[in-house]
Amino acid sequence: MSQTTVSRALNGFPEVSEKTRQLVLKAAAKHNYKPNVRARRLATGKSMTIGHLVSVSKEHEMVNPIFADFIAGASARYAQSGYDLLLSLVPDEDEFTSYKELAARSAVDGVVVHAPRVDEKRIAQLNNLNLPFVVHGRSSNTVEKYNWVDVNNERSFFRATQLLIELGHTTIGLINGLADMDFAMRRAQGYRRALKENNIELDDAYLTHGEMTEPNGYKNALALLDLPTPPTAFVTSSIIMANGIRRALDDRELKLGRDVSVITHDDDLSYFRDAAAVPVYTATRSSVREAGRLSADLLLKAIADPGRDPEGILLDAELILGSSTKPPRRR
Amino acid sequence: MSQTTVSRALNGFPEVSEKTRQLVLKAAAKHNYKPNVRARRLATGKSMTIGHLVSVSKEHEMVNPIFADFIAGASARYAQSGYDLLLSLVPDEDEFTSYKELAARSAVDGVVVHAPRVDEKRIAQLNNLNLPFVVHGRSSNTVEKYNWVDVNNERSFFRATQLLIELGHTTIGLINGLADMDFAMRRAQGYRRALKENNIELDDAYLTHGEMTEPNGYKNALALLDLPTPPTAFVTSSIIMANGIRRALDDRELKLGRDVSVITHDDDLSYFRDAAAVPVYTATRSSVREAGRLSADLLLKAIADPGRDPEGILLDAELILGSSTKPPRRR
DNA sequence: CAAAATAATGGAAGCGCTTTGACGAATTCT
DNA sequence: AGAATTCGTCAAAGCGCTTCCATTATTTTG
Repeated sequence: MSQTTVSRALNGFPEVSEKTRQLVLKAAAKHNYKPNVRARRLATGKSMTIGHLVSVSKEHEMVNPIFADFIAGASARYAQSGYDLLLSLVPDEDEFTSYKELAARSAVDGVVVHAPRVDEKRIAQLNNLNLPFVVHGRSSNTVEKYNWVDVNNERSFFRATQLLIELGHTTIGLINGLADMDFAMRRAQGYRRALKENNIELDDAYLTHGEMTEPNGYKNALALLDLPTPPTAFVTSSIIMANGIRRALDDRELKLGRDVSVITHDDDLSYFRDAAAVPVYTATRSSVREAGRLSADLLLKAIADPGRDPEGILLDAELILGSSTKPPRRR
Repeated sequence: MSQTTVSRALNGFPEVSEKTRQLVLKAAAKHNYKPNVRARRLATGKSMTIGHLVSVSKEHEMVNPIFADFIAGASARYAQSGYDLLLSLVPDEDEFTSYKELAARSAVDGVVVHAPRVDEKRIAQLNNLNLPFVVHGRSSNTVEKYNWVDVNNERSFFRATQLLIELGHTTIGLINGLADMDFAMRRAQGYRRALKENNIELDDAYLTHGEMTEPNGYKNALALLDLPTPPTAFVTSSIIMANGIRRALDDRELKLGRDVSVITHDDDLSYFRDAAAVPVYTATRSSVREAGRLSADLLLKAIADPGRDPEGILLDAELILGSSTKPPRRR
């Protein structure tokens, strides 16, 4: 039997007879034969690999904790379609160099862009490279077309803030992510819009930005709690920061829910899943794992059909009522 | 100029003259030429890729949160040596199938084994496959030789428990990871030894096992706090669980440090870095990122020199004094 | 029933590198 | 000066697949 026939049988081409295919499959199974990926990749010119470039902030050596769950979602899809996942953690200053290098080596068929900024140069750069990509999030100051999967951050934080206002809170702190991150900017927008629509004066002293670590949540919450008029409620961008806020409340002898309300964005991280009947935190919840799945699907489509018009998928975070929100206490 | 010369110049072979090499390098830079990885991999027979297989517990869809930081450490080393990192998240029941498949496709030159169990079949299986590997952790019931990088879990938890005993605690809870994990077993051993050496009666009611999530830390701590004789101190295996314990204390109107002491193992995760002058938690600390670096080094050595004898690297966790430990309160 | 269309298989040419062995040119040795 | 080395370069043969094109066997059609 010729090499050609075997190749065709294994790759499901129609021109091989069913009888022969079964024969080939049986023989392959018997000898535990798997086509050598390297040879196949050279022959086809495809690397059957998706690149994920996760940037590590040089300064803080911080790895975004949501990325593990995002990748868990995406990875399953890649596996189904026979793609491998190439992971590269790069210092954030030379992100683009890394994309360019991957493209030049033609090591990947597509990439995922994590953590886009308000001003995200990578999008234009990738469009120039002609490398299929999908962005997890969006970039407000970018006019180019691109594939993206994002949560409705503005609306979520508007609703969260609105809820606190309806409960009677008027001094509300926002413990947000880094200011140049697109999601953080949108969340701040939603927060501001809610205050504005309710005629609450905006005071940027109540709005903090920083990397979404537990210590930052703690530190920033503490700073706000020590203001002359401390907030009676917080909105925050991550359940990890919410843990920091809780610690700050503890330090000031305040009780979560009773003394101070908190609404957090909840990415439904697998090791922080707030799945109790009454969740600990009132939260705007959106599964980052699901976002990973959708991003993978979108990217695979873009790779399969290069002529395809870029598409955006907007997920709506649910507002989940937990026990961390109450009307403000009279002082 | 011939292809041969170019290839040699780029790959640093000695038989090409320095003058020619510079010429080649200049030309390559000018045209942004990078050798096609697929062709090179086929020609050399090496995939220049390290596989990380992270198992996702089917039941809980849980991704071990330490793996992001571990990989951040390893990734830098791979990059230095020109290796790519292939990440595969697989349902835990078919872990071995995945290794076998990677080997059969010859998609990777080596793999990292995460989260070894007390009884770890993968080690013997990988030895049979003749695929270089390094284990992050160890497997107690395995007699085969293998490369590993681990923390001295037994000793760390012995010291942690000993410290609590010296402070005067006699009822100490252990909120541990899953019982079949090797690290969890060793930590329980250290805990037991400390109790025994101090003639404190061992009561397994104070020892809980479970996936290292915040909700599990909460749930298990709460269960112990509701025993007729609640523990006055906890030892726990992860800072994420420690956060759960803190929440449980909060629920029972107990204050961390003052009413109940806690010592946690601290992997120095980038988003939970406890870097205050006086750390929040007294902890046995060992950077998982550093473990990632060392594992990568070891694996790369093993790949470079297949005849090499397997090696083990034992890291010692530091015992860091924080503010979460005090002598027990009189009731 | 011959001609045309269809189905199933195989030969051989790539894919873009690395590496072996051959070969002149420059250098050293007797 | 001629032989023996060393040095730098190149042509060509793989690496193990896929895929184009040719070929033969089989069926359909006028």
